[in-house]
Amino acid sequence: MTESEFLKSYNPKDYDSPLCTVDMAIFAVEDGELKVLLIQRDEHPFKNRWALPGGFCDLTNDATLDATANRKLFEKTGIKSPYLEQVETIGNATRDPRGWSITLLYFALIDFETLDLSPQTQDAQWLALSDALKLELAFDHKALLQKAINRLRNKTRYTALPISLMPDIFTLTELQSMFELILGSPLQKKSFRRRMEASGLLVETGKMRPTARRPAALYKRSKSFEEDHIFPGLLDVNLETL
Amino acid sequence: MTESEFLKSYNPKDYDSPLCTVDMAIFAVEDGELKVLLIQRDEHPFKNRWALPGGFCDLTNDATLDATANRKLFEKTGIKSPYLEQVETIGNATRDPRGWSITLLYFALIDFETLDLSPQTQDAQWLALSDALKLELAFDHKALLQKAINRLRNKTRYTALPISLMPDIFTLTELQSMFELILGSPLQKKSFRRRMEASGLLVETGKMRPTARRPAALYKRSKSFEEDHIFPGLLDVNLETL
DNA sequence: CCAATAAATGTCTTTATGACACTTAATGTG
DNA sequence: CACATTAAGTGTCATAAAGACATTTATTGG
Repeated sequence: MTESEFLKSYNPKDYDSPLCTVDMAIFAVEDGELKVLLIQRDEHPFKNRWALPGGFCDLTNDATLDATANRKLFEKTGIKSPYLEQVETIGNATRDPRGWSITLLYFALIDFETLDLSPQTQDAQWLALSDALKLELAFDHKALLQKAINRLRNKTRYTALPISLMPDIFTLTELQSMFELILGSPLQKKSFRRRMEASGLLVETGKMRPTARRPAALYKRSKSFEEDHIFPGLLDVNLETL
Repeated sequence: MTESEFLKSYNPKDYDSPLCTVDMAIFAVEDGELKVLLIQRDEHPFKNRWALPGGFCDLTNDATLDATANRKLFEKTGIKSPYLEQVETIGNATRDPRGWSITLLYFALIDFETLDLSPQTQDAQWLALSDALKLELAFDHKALLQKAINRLRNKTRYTALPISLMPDIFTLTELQSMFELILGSPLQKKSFRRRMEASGLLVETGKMRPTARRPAALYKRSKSFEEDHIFPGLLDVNLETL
């Protein structure tokens, strides 16, 4: 049998394949709180439970897994190019009552400012992360959410990732607050500013944000900015707060 | 419709699911070389090409994805509890001529010593990593192998992972050689020993390896040993060598 | 006994973060 | 209109861990 004959006679349906889904933890910051987008399921199983947004891979329309993730993200938030990262793939016989199922867990970071009137409908809500973790979520989504936030927090300790959550222009103090908010732990101002300075990821715009007190210098991402920039050292965090 | 009625009427076969496979990069060290296990495909597609060992998830026998990976590993090497880590999941419409396919990439580390007469059959061979990377592998396995080795090398810079590749008893010089061999770059002896000492992951056995010169102290893994121990700092490597 | 060699250690430098006091630039209020 | 208040921003020393490299130690073969 030649390869082309083999392929002609081959039917994927002959094989048992697991259900394959993509689930996403979409994070944004609003009102000084880290929030995550949850949707309320309107179908069985786990009807009416809150869940991470996600869905089946659409084999005819999605060319790649990342495309599936990006499509889901766009459907839920209207945002096209956020930070998107694959966290882990979980698959077993028990997580979905419909049978053996696999899910690809992604997390996304979006800047809340660019999200004009996000979907605060009945079945899609931005919840404070702390509240979301208290809910009984559908499937194993609570564990997935925990994995995603752990990844985000870890990366916040040694990369520049949280800069993705900022608007185009911001002050260093605002940026530090973003880091602190994700880590749930205060940071040393001097250390923080030193490492940002040394990274070359930011440039001063020359403009100032007028505040009630001393005005703050405004920064933007430099041309060399990349979320995955790795700093030489880890930031200290108060582990009790995590 | 209640949830149980829904589940009764539900048939997973009604949905399009991608082909779902597990592929593994299994690393071991022999003769001072980092080697990877490859198998020669005896089926279409890519018949006769070298490939990473792997296969379909067996939904009836594997309870979890990790079980699939462990089963494949045992089938190929006879080893039951190696170091095993999920690297990434790759899925797209083009990587397999049979259609949309997903693969879960794992890498495994095994101690060559415990592998008595490994499968050096016609269709399964331990190849030096450098040679393996020169071959045209089946599917996108060359890229997968590259991702796996990148992960291994990265982790070798900030964790104790390579200790998994050592036999039960070894000298610090032998361990350093293992690190250097994976990184492809020499390390500072003093820095290396300091960080091993500080980690508390190893204990002296009190015995010595008699060599042609000054005998070397023999160490073993301590009770607190864990592959994922994270050192405070990164090891320097000569990036040109990677 | 000594040269050669690999194991093991001493020690100074370098890099990056932590801690924290201090200075600077704005505001509003007595 | 000085001045207390406050947030922005800097100076400086301490600490931690790695890099560089010289030195000492233990062994063997000649």
